[in-house]
Amino acid sequence: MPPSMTTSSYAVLALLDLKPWTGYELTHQAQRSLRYAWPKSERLLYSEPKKLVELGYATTYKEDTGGRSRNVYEITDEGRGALREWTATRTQPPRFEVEALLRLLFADQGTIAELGTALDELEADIGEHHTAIVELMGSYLDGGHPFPERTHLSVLFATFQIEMFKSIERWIEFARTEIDQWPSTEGLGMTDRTELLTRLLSEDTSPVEHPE
Amino acid sequence: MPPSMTTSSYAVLALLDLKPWTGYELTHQAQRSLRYAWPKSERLLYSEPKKLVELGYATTYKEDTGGRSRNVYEITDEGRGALREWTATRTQPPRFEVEALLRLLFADQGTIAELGTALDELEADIGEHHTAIVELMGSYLDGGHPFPERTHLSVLFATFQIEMFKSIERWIEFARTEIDQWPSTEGLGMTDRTELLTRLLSEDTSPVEHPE
DNA sequence: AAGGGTGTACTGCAGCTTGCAGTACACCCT
DNA sequence: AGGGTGTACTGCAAGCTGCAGTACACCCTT
Repeated sequence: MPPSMTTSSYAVLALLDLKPWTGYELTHQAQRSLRYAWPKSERLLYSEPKKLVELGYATTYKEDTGGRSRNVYEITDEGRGALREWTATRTQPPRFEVEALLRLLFADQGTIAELGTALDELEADIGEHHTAIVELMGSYLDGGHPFPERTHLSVLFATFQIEMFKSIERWIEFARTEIDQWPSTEGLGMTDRTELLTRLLSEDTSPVEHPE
Repeated sequence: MPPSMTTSSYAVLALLDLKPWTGYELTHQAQRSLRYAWPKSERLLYSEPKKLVELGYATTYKEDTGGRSRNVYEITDEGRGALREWTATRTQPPRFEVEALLRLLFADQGTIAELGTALDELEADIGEHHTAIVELMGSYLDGGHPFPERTHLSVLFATFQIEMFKSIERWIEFARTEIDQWPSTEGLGMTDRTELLTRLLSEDTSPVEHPE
């Protein structure tokens, strides 16, 4: 049985379609540019191109320039064909893992301070990514894009990230003002305030945007 | 070596702190209530409580009511202690997997129609969750919450989801109007429009909210 | 009364993915 | 000569997922 193509395999194959990369470059490039759409470990990113070679979707050769040797990977015509077919398949549903929200759901098993810390940590994690992408956009204006002809794609993708990050940051602010009103994490249940929020949500109105 | 506690283990342990559950109930409850904070497979959710028993954080017994037998799990004092300690640990950074965005990043390897389909699929997936949560809020108003004293937590969590879903849906709309202006997926690069967007983003302004 | 569909209640297993430790060498500074 | 940093990976254990399979109860139809 040949190894099977996962979404991660196609992600690496798509990178190879831009230009040949060494394994090392590939892992770092993928972690920088794909982190917010398809986050994968360095380890996997080293394994995927090997699999692509095994499937005939890429070729490889050792290069001995200057320092130590490294493996260079290049896409084949079969690889380009596989990529074409992939773009026509159904996308997987999105998946959001946020441990801070898990802490919120079970906040009655800890203190208000601990819930506050979880929100601070979420804010810090998001904030880091947020400033990184803003700075990246600045660098596109100054120095340009590593693949100039693909700038329109990166920038439209960046609007998604900025929109997400801002919206999460707004929610964290909102959540803090709500939690500030709580005497404790537990046993509150359906207060007047919670009932108001529930009513707004059941009418599909976001109380974050309308915090009257 | 005893098995180690993962975030998923604590998630299940936190559910067990609410009341005893059977394995079957646990898998279904966890998939319904934790899906948007901590999505895990049914298979794992069957395995976790067994691990908790092995660690002394839960006890189990077989019940033979009516139909076939099922395993009931109950938290122990050690389990409650472990849970207390968990709430004080650092949360893991959030993680977002969105294949539709991966397709956007590599849209120049497919057609405009295929990119449109990827956005449609994202919209459908998000829309499904969106209406589900709005309806859930309606049911909290009518029938109430399965754990009434925890309503305030579920509802604050729901504000996050609604905020996210709305913001993704707004972005999809925005992305479609942008893509409608593209003659093709590839080779556009830094157009005037893309430069304007880049400038806005580099000033941390979301063009989704200000689509002048 | 036999058969089929649905829901309950799981287990086994192959294969995908991650984190961590380890290896090895080049380059630079002290 | 020694230590720190960056390049360039590999091996392995353990975590997690999807799928197939098992098994039984309940209900409806033919």
